Amino acid sequence: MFTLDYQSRLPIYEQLYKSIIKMASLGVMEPNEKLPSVRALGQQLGVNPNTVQKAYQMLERDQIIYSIPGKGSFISPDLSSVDVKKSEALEKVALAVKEAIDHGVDKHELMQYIEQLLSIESAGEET
Amino acid sequence: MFTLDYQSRLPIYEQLYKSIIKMASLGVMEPNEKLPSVRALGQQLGVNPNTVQKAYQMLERDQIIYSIPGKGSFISPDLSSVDVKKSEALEKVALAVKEAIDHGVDKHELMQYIEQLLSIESAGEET
DNA sequence: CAACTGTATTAATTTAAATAGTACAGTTAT
DNA sequence: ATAACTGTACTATTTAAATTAATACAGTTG
Repeated sequence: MFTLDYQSRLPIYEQLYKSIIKMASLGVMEPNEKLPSVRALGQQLGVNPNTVQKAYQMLERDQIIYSIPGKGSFISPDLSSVDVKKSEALEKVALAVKEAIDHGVDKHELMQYIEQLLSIESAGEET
Repeated sequence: MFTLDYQSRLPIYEQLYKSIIKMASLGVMEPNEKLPSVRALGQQLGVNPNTVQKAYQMLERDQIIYSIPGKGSFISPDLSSVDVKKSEALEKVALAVKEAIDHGVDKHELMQYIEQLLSIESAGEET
């Protein structure tokens, strides 16, 4: 069900994260379907359960899955947010923001800049 | 002339990089003015000359200074690139934000995402 | 050639990221 | 109630990357 590349420089939890996003977006896994437990998947893949948990927490942060302590983790009922492109877009934003900070842009200055960007967008224009 | 915070989590060469950019942009140092040699500044600051060199190389990459082997390092005659770097970084942020919106990311969701990235707090903080 | 200058390469150190070990708390069924 | 599940939190260990340093090289100047 899940395959990993242990030689990859990409962290295990990143591989899992992407893999599950793809499965969810392709419909291989359906809404509310139960995912393997962190322990079961960890054992199956030969990694620590916490490594699986890290992926699961990222997925929950992105509302791709939801987890209930004691019950399990499940594919989110609303997968509109489960879009690979969307995730990648957010990733790009994160990178660009980091780069801006590295180049000495003030945090609050940057926030105001982005707020302005977004309000201009909402003013209503399309590509 | 140069002051460092050795307790800071910010690397020495980053502090130097920013410090010299500020001096150049504020006009404290003028175009074509000679900078201290990597050895002289290294000794003055109590760090390895290569740490100074790293800052100098970043500054040269950004066309803020220019270095001539055997002669020295000098403030660039055209300092317009000082702000250009920052602008380019912001430009990247703008592009990434636009792309995210185009992919259906909610504006408020995006703002919160970025706020979290920047881990902005109510009160200002210093490193 | 002596005393400068920047540069390149490598090694040592320090710091952060990634993963693992262990213990805790909620759920479910018996 | 308890046994066997579940996710979670916290800490430690391991691994990788970033930072700094040591050393050697090559060009410039007087």
